[in-house]
Amino acid sequence: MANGSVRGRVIKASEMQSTDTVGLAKWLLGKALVRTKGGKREVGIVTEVEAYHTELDLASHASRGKTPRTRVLYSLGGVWYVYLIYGMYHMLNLVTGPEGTPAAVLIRGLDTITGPGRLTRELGIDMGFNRRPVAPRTGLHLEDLGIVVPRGRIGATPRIGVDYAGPVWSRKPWRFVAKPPFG
DNA sequence: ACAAGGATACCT
DNA sequence: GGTATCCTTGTC
Repeated sequence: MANGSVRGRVIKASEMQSTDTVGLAKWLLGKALVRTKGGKREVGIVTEVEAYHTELDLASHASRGKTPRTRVLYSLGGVWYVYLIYGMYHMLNLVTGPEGTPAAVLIRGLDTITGPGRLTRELGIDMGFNRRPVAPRTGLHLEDLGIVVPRGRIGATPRIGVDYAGPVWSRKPWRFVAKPPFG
């Protein structure tokens, strides 16, 4: 985990509203996830992400349409989508794209915390963050530290745990991993 | 290899 | 009401 005193430019919601969800997922690599609570600041560099794009994507929760749970995916990019999986682990997603386009990027790993369930547990992220804006005042936001991950250092693989989505969608190479070092 | 945990979506 | 399933992890 990067030192908490490291600071960068606060990333605005307007930077997360492209319809190019896969592009946004790659763009997120190298950005800083910043958790603030009680005056304390924890910073991690995003190293592993997955893109979930539109209702057509059978691996996306939005493939079943708009439900109480998935409603947030349809909102304007720049809010968090958090859900509970296996009764124990919270998954952290960045809602992206314009209003009405259900898309999100799952944050699966940071430079020092690998695993989507571990990172939320260690940073204290739970359902309370669901639908909250990505902004410093909410306690969880993104910053640009100026780290550029070159294309050659981004690995692409199928997404994890989505075999149920059928051959086409489960095999889309929409998981992206940044290879170290990260800045 | 598998149990843990609870919400969710989809049945009857 | 019931129940199969789940974008995972730690321990078996």
